[in-house]
Amino acid sequence: MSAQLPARRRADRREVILGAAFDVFARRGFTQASVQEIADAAGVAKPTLYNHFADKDELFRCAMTYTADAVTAANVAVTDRLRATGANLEAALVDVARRLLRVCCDDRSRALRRLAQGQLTRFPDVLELVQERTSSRLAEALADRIARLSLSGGLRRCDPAVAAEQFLALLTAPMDSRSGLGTRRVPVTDVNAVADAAVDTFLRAYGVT
Amino acid sequence: MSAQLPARRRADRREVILGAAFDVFARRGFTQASVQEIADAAGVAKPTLYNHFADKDELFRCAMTYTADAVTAANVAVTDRLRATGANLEAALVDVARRLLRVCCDDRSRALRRLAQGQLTRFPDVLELVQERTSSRLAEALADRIARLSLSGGLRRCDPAVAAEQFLALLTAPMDSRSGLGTRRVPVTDVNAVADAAVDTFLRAYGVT
Amino acid sequence: MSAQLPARRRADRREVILGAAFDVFARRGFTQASVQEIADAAGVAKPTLYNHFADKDELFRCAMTYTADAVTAANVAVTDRLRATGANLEAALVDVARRLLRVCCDDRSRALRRLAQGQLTRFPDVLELVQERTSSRLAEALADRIARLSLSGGLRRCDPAVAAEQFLALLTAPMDSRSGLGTRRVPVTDVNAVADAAVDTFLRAYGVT
Amino acid sequence: MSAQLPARRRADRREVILGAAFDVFARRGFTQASVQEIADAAGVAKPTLYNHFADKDELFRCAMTYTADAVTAANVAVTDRLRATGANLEAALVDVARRLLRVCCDDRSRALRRLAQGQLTRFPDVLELVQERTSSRLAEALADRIARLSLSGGLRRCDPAVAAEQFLALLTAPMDSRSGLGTRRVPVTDVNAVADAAVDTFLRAYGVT
DNA sequence: GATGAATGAGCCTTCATTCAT
DNA sequence: TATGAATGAAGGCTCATTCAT
Repeated sequence: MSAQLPARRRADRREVILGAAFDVFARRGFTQASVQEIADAAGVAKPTLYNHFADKDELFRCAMTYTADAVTAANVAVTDRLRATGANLEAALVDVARRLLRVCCDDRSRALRRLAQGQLTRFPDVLELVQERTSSRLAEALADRIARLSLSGGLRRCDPAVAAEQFLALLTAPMDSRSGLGTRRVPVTDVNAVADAAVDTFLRAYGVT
Repeated sequence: MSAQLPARRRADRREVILGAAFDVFARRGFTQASVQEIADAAGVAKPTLYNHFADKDELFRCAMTYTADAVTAANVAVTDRLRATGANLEAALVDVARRLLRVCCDDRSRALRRLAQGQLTRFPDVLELVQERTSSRLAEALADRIARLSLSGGLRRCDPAVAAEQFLALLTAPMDSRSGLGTRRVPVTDVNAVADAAVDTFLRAYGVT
Repeated sequence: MSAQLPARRRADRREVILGAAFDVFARRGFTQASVQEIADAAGVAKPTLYNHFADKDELFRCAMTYTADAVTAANVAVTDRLRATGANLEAALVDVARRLLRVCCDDRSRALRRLAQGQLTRFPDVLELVQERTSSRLAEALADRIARLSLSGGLRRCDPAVAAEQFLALLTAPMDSRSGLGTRRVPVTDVNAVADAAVDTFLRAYGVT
Repeated sequence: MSAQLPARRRADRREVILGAAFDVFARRGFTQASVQEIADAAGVAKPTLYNHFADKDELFRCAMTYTADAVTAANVAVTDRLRATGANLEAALVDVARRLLRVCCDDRSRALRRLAQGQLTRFPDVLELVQERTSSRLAEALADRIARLSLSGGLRRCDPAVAAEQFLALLTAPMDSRSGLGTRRVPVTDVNAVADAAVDTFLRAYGVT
């Protein structure tokens, strides 16, 4: 037990560093972020940081993966709500839509995508990884739900992958443009309006009768 | 006339530098891009470059604006094709959709958005500017066309702004996810499939039976 | 005559540049002074300036020499007033002392000495030249006057060189310390007090009985 | 004790840098002196230097202050010799005069004044500081001694500040002119001659009987 | 294991100087 | 002759990274 405490400590320290690193990267961008600033934000000395991570690149990769996992978990939690639709399909879709908007457009998610995209040339693998864990996984989970709904008669016959793709498109793209890619705060009523409009269009296109 | 030659030369030189600057920024990102590399790419000496632009910052701003203007022009040219729809609305929409995809997803447009987003913290104004000249202007032009079509009975009654927003959403978001934000080449047949699916869904939702 | 005008012009231009150069050097120091700033101050373009002077070094040398000559002229004019002492030696000395203080401590003289001293390592010859034309020449002229006064019984027997040296010392050194080497403005009453004290001490030491 | 070693080391390092910096500044002037050259002279790497001093400016300020303190100490040590005059006032004054000349005119003192004066426009505070710690403090200390001597009957009634000012003037100004502001070596016999002449004149003006 | 101090490399920027007009 | 534009060289400063404690 006394042997596990240091291990715990070490793991904690690592996570603290990762969190601080992501924050600083998000605020400054990869190159602008100085290792010193990250160390300060994490409350450790620079060499300590280098003791946990080989170099700035590895630190970036780990921080991105670490945050991507957190975002993924939130996404999955939302889509799972579609497993039991209940009687009212539209209400269920609106509920999911609103929740997804909240998750996809919060600062952490945005910063994650922004960073991954901005470092595309230096870290092509990170962009892939982030996309895989966020967008792709979400689209697949959603496609699964839509396939079930299509089979059970809640939605018309369709390609579930395309339908899921479009459902997400109707949610995220308008939010991006309204929020200026996250620079402007969007009032909750507008967020809900986007969700409602998306569900409306989706059901007109994919609903039965 | 012999007096205009230097002016021409100077303007040309400036544009050459701007083009080279954007290329290098796109390849390396803002911070990674060294002014020396830009000068080399433009075929001039570093001080020459500083003779045209005060700062690396100003150079960035100008290069972004310069490229944004080019992209804007291409966008406007495409939407203008909706002015004369002709008899077949669906065919016209498909034509525009395919063209928009080609314009929005080419390397220059992508790099523009990526850079603007990546330098959000350092150049907040540039992101706004780019958004304004590309997405916003495009959405407005499209909303204008849709309003006309709605009035003339080609489309059902609707909020043109929302309809335009969604039409663009159905185009760009799926393309982003299929191309991995531009990292994977998407075969033309897939591009067309995205366009067709977008138009199909759009017409199901906004067409008049 | 029409052939002389351009020559005149050219000479004028040269003097304008020299004046501007000295001003800028005085304000910024040799290295800090940019050739561009000098050209601007003179109202000419940089290459024009290089047409008159081979390089920045030559420009400095010429500007210093030019100003040194002006200062020398003023110095000599003052000492000449001792040629005809008149009856009252003390009054004559006080008059000369006050005038010398005004000449030695005006901004141009000060800047000249400051610049020459500051560039001692890069332009050793300029310091020598300036010293020769200002301090040394003044001391010699004064020694001549004192020799005559000594012979004519106005002053006691003494080494005129030493006496002149000390007379000047009693004037300049206190002024330097009171004015903080030219940084603080010294009220006229204080300037006169320094002159009077110098003459008083000088006459106590070198006067007859 | 083992914990103090690093502190010692660090302080030592700092002083080594300050010494090297002053040497290089004295040799080249402020602007001409490259930070690299200073670092080389101090035997450290450039960033080490920037670790101790924020700027080249701060480095300059500190180096000047550091040297000014050393010079001040030497000055004070000399004037203290006037506290116990002994029977022979003239001998004491000659002794002090000769010592002061040695201190005021050694290379370090000269370079200090030259640098402070040369950078007057960029570092006005440094000139003030140097003047305060060297000339002013020396003049005041000397005035104190003279006041005592005046009271005890060794010197006639007089304004001690003016007397001190003049005593120093009679020493430094002639030395400056003879040494060409430090460019020419002055033989010891001449140095002593200046001191003797100064004391002679001073006593003729301020002595009793 | 954690830290203060040190370093080698690199980048932005400026300047004196020279062509081409 | 006078100028706008261009350049080679160099300098201040920062940063990721590594020893010695």
